[in-house]
Amino acid sequence: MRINIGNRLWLKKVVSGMWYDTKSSHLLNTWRRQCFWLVTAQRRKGSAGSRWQEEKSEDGVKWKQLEHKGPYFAPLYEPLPDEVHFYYDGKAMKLSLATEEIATFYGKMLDHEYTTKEVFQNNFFNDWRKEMTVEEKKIIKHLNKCDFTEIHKYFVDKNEARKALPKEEKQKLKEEAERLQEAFGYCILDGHREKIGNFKTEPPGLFRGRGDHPKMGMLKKRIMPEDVIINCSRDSKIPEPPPGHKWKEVRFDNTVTWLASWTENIQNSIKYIMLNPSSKLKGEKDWQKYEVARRLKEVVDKIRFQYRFDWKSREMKKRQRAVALYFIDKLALRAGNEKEEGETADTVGCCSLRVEHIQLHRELDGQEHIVEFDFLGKDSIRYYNKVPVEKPVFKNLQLFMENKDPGDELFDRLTTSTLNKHLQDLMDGLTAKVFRTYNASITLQEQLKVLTNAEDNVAAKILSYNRANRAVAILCNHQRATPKTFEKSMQNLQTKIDAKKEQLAVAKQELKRAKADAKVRKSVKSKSNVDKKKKLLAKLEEQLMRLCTQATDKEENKQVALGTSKLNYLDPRISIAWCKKFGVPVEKIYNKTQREKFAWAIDMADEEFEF
DNA sequence: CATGCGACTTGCATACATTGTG
DNA sequence: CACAATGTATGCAAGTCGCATG
Repeated sequence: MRINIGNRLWLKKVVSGMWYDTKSSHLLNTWRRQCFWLVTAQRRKGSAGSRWQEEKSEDGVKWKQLEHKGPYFAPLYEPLPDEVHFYYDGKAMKLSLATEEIATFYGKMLDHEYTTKEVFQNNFFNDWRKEMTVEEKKIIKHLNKCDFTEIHKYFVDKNEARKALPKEEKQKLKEEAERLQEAFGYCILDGHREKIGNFKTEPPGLFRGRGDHPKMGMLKKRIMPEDVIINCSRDSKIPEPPPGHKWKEVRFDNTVTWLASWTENIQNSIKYIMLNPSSKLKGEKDWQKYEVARRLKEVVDKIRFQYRFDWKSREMKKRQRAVALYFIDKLALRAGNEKEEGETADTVGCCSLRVEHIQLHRELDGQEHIVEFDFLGKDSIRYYNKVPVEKPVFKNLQLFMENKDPGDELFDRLTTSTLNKHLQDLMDGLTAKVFRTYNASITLQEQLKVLTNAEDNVAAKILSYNRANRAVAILCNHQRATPKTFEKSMQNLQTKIDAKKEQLAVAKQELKRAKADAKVRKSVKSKSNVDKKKKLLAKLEEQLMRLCTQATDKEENKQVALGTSKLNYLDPRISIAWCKKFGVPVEKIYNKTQREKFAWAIDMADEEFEF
């Protein structure tokens, strides 16, 4: 392993209080392995940003020691009480345990929109019948003759009862959860106790895909210890499977970071138990990600020049690649891998765009060369955007669309794999998603510069921060459903604003009167009264302003989700530096979990940090 | 080179906890 | 102090990307 840490970092091992020579790679390795989160790394004044990268680490080793308790398994099914019935064709029917369990999955979801969808119903019924006994199968032939309402009611009631539990009972449940967290929620990694991200297996239930998923409603089977692969160190205490059970396999693979895995039966994909983002392993990876993005900053101009050049290439392949890269760069589109048809919802990213997803307008609303995008991206979130593009891009798009059907691929000579190979040639470690990280982070930095007012109070600065954050979220198309309470809380705010305006009007009147009074009487008392009224007026005006900005903020944030960009795309050091520079407490920007996740950045960044 | 698999990151929804307010 | 509003944690689906395989 080679770490290029430059001469700008001091490392301080806090435990012992010793200072380490940063040039010693042995100590660096020790440092990296054992005390990452206890180390403060600071930059010397006047240098241009800290940086360290590693070459492919020696044979991909991720840890030396790993010990844990294995996953916590979802609780077993509890049969329904005798008085809760399932009816088929109007007649009460006692179901076998397995059949009943699956019936409860459906019953629980009855008031969800999902259950009205035909695909969901068919998939569910199909899978349900597979688990029925021969007798049940003979009777239960149509879903529309099944009556789950009693089952549904039972669970609704149960939920209510749980909510209405006395305080002590709730406390007990909480303590039980904490006990579980203590017992299963941590592992020992290279001598340090680290929090695990997800230590429970996923409970059985009905699969709910996003968007128009062809597999919605299918039965997600219960995970048994016999399905689970355990990964730990050879010399650690190997986790005990639950009594009477065996693990599928125990392996000792220190080139991967997961603690346990199993194969899920819907998509046949592997699920993992991994560490919490606060862990050293994840933190370092995160740091590395932003360092790659910062390296892109150094070469992005060259790359932009290059793809503009490639727009004129004789090779169609190259042209497609160059136009796609332009979109990825300019619009922060995702790469867009190929997907197996019929297995997942029909969504696309850049490379998998189809002709039907864009419309070309030579002129629109007084602008030239407009591309209108309309497609479903990740999680079936709609991407809709009208963008003016440079003329060669427009011409190329016309060319790519010639003689194609709406369902044909726009970039038929391009795959994510060839694109990424190309990017790798342009810069070590460069892939399509790095552009998203880079553009998100650089946008935040720029917007913060533009929007922050040093004279503002903390609240106003935070508003500016949120605005900058929002600019990024919009760039990355991070959307959310309008909160259910949105209209109402907006109304409440409006009521407050109206009331404030009323107060303000009254205060103005009073000031006027006081002034008039002071003019006539000229007494000290009446003068001080004027001052008092003036002060009140100013206070009210400020309060009104604050309410109005709050309302704007809320309105603008209606359908924008800030969380994803904050957690995954914005180099936290930008935010930390901003906080330090403008005297905003970090806690106002990052909550406890976020501060844990970004501990590395909090240690590292000073106000001079530049992305 | 197409395809599938494995590992890991990213993403939204919802459940739950805490805080603010009448 | 109850209840709504808001903030945080959890859940798990759905991406990206590298690599093995034929």
